[in-house]
Parts: sequence; C-alpha cells; structure tokens
Amino acid sequence: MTKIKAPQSKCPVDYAFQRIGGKYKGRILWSLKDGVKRYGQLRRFISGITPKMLTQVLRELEEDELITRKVYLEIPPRVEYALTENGYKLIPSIEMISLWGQAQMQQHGIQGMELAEEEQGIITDIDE
Amino acid sequence: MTKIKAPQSKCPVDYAFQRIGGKYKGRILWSLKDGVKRYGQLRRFISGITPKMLTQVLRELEEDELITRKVYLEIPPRVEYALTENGYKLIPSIEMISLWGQAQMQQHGIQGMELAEEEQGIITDIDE
DNA sequence: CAGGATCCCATGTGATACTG
DNA sequence: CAGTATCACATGGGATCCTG
Repeated sequence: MTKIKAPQSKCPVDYAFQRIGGKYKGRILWSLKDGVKRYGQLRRFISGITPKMLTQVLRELEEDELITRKVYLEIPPRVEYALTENGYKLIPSIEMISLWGQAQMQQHGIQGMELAEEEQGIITDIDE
Repeated sequence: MTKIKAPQSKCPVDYAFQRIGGKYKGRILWSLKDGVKRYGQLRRFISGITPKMLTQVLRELEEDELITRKVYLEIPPRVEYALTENGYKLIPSIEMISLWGQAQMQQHGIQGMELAEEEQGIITDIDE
C-alpha cells in the first residue's frame, strides 16, 4: 500500500499550509518573532492551549525546522524556543496575513465579541 | 448553551487562519487569483477534492465574503466563482507563502514525489 | 518547570450514490 | 453541470492526571 508520509502535493501553497496550518502554529510562530521564548511564556501567550497541544505543535514545528528547541539542564528545567532562519522567513507572510485579519476584524466590527460567560478573560491579543 | 459560531479570538493571526486555514481554502483562493472560474474548473484544478468538500469550502468562503458565487440559470447550469475585494487582498499574502513554500520544497528536495501509481497526472502546479 | 500518558469528543475529510 | 445526501473514518483538539 506504500503509505506516503504526507501527500504534500506539488503545490507550494498546499505545502506551506500543511506546515503553518492547524489551530496554533501561526500564532506560535508569530509570538516567537520578537525573540526566544520559554515554554511557560508561550503557554501563557497562546492562552488556552493545553500543555499537550503546545508540546505537540512545538515538536512539529521543530521537525519542520521552523523553530529550534534548546534545553538547559538546570533545576528548575528551562527550555527555550526560537525561530530558525526558515521560520523567520515566514514572519513577513504572517505579518501580512495579520494585517489583513485586523482590517477584516474592524470591517466586521469584531472587537468586543461576547464569549459565553465562562472564560471572559482568555484574550489572545498578541498584537500590541 | 448559546453556541458560538466561531470563538474567533481577538488575535488577527488566529482570526485570519480560521478563514484561510483548512486543507483547501488556500489553494482555492489562489486558483481564483487569475479570474473567474466555474465549479468544474475548480474541481479539476484542486485535483482530488470531492464535490462535497469543494461545495462546502466554497460556501464557507462565500460566507466570509472572500469569494462571490454567481449562478446562471441556463441549461446546462453554470456557476462562476470569483474573488471579492477582501479575498483579493489576501492574494499577496498567499503569494508570499507560496514563494516560501517553493523555497522550502527545493531545499528539502521535494519535487518528484512518487504518488501511488493511480493518478500520476493530477499535478497541482498552479504556479506557472 | 516542562513535559508525557491516556482517554474522549468534535470536527474535518473522504467515498459513494443520487438529483434538478 | 453543479451540486446534495448519507455514511464512515481519520485527525485534531481538549481534560485530566502523572513525572523527571
């Protein structure tokens, strides 16, 4: 049956979206644009992501060589993530998308979106 | 239970990725950059997408006002899809991503990926 | 602190058959 | 031609608990 690891079609758009798609990858890459961040920082930054998902996504990004993972053997443990060259090359694209997103949000009047009363606090305003 | 249609966090990156994420949306928008296309054209262009998925994604894009859907009441029926202003504003971003994707593919030596022998012909080289 | 393991559900996606 | 309808399945994502 010759299973193909990922039928990443020859279309670059498709190829790219398979790497930065998913629910969090864009935001994680984006939040690393300012420089190195620790696991806990990302966790607070992404707001609402579970440890499992964060780890999973970070590993995928690492495999794709978009970020690096540097472990410091200390007590308490410290792990720092940073963009690679390849990853950093992606930032301008994400920035354009972000600008587009901002414009759309304004246009659609999305600002004070009412959540269910549950988690009013989890805001994700990465952009300052 | 007040189901929220989409908890589109206030982060523009997240917001945007919810709209152009998914497996096909990027390619569909990209394939419309040259101009209007009919349902069947898209179907052949996206190569491998099922009618159900194509319709579903097109409807979502339409709801998000990224594309328009124009129905001609003729025999045989004809439906044309085109980018809206909002959708077109997204093209430069997708183009950047595409360029990045191309570079990555070359860097990773992905070119002659062997598909199952079934559909050797369905290439998705949207970029000329 | 930075995760790993496990279970579970929601959604996304696919195959096939059928229709105005 | 341009879809719909239905069913089934894979993946993504979430909750909770545990560990070096």
